Amino acid sequence: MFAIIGILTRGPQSGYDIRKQFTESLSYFWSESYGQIYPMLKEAVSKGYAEMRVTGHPRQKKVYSLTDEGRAVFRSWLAEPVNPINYRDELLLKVSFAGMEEDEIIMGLLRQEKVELQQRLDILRLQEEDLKAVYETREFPTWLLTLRYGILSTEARLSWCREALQLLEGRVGS
Amino acid sequence: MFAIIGILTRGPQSGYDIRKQFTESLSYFWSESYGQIYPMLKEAVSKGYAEMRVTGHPRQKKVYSLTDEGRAVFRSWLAEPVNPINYRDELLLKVSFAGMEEDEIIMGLLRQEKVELQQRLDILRLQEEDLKAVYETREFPTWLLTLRYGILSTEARLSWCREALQLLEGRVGS
DNA sequence: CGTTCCATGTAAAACGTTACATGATTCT
DNA sequence: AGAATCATGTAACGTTTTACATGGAACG
Repeated sequence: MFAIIGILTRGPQSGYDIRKQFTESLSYFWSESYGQIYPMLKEAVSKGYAEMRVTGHPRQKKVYSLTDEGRAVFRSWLAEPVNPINYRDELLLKVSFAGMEEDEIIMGLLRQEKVELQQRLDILRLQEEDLKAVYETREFPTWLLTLRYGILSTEARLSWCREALQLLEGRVGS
Repeated sequence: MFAIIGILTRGPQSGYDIRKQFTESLSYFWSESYGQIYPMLKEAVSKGYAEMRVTGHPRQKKVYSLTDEGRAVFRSWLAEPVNPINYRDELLLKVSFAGMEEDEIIMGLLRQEKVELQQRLDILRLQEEDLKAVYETREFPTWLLTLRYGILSTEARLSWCREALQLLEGRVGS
């Protein structure tokens, strides 16, 4: 609910637009599907948090915008303490279960993960370069911080993969 | 399902024991509740992956153990590529939505997060010290790697909090 | 003229947590 | 005796994904 209201603070838009924002820029740490977005937009209207207008020529769409009340509940949600993340990491699960006989399997998974993390990191770093040029110090948008988080957390996971592979190689080779 | 089978590879045990392992040692990257565990154990038996025996004196419990077939499906699951983690991070969501007017609110959240991360990190580092003493190089259990991951990823998030706070403080103070 | 993208929605299924019910045993 | 822990389970509830249905507009 608040994720959708949060996106509406960026400006009036349709359910389709909202979905695109989730998949294009928030996907690394949040997602909502159509199955949630459309019913929630209706709910937001019924609670008085948003208004809907049909607009667009010739292609028409339903554009939602926040009411003052919507902005108020958004702000009070922002100030609440965050819920703990519930995080499910299949790779870690497999690593924690594997016995010595499965070392080779785990090493395969780690190598694959390494490749994917490196690719993601390259993309994130490029984005960072682009944005650094645009926003000279001080005048940066807050969401730029989430890009930094993407970089730092991906680097950490990559370091871990390397470290783990080294340890496992040492074990297999002995 | 495979999380439960995975735990059973460590030895025969009851649903209650399994739950304890989730909360005590796997909780940082996985969890299952009773509402999932008990039905899944039944399912595992019906599929031939596990067997159940009633045991224990005087307190009796239902102890589940893997069949050969169960061990086989576990191994083939291990070798499959991991599913991407779907990760929902409310703190990042809030940071990405906040405008300049909300800087103070975000800084409050970041400070709180910092405290919690530092506490967690202290605990993880103590555990690491204890275990380093027990397992001299080479002879380490694989799940020790997950502890390393906990440390590295928590450090990264903590670094990010510090960095973000510095940037925001610079912005507010100007 | 066919494919891709825009656009909205719903129903069913899957997934997961929480709360409750129940009762025995062990610890202080 | 009372509290904590062991132990098993289910029903209700809430959340999330997936698959489907539908159709117009833009692009090549």
